[in-house]
Amino acid sequence: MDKLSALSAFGALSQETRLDVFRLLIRAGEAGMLAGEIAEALDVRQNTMSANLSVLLSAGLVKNTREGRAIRYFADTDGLRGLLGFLLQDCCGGRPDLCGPLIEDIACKC
Amino acid sequence: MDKLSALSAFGALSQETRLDVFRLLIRAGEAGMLAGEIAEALDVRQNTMSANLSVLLSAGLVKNTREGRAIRYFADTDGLRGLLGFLLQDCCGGRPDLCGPLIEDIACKC
DNA sequence: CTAATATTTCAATAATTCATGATATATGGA
DNA sequence: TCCATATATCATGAATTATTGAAATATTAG
Repeated sequence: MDKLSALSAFGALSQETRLDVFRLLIRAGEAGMLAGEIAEALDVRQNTMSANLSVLLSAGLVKNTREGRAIRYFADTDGLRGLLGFLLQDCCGGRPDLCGPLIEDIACKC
Repeated sequence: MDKLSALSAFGALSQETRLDVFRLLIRAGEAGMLAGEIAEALDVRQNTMSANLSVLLSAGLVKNTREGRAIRYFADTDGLRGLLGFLLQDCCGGRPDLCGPLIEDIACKC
């Protein structure tokens, strides 16, 4: 992950529809969702959603795969991991004991 | 953490100078850095940096404290934790085994 | 009180980003 | 082939965001 990719990822997540999409896809997990389903779920026009999905795609935050006429989208957890790794690079100055608590309790409490 | 706060945090990190500042403060750890030091380290004008610091501040990503005439800034790791928690909310659909790997290996490899 | 230092705030211009309508592409079925 | 469905692309105007110079605020020292 380089700085430019990180900037585009944060930019992607800084817009309401795209943040909604990403969180929706995180919740959808491995099942993912079709582009049309996403647009309908969030009540956003088809072309607007398409543009937003392509922003998330080029930011490395979602993946997709064609499924007949439709296209299924998934959250790209590897991309997210890379982003967070970049953000927290050298966070502990050689002292992992300072670093651990920083990311503890992030996981969902399910 | 609500959606509006998350949007402002991601928006704050989507600008190069502010991303640099946050990563610098993450590396600085508990020592933090004075506003002037940050501006000098990143070669950004003082008033521009002040505006960017105030964006990070109101996004909950940094904290500050007055130190004589100067002001010392720190990364706000609680704010970051809240942001990530919001982003990954309900990520595993009741199955923590799917959730764990998502945040593994984020910690720095120090 | 006056001067110097450190930082913030303000107003204006410049640059970027967003949603939309119209159109184009791709796939599947008759 | 022709049509319908699903999604993507393009051009434009509207809205948001960023940087700058100038001025203001806060703190400390003399």
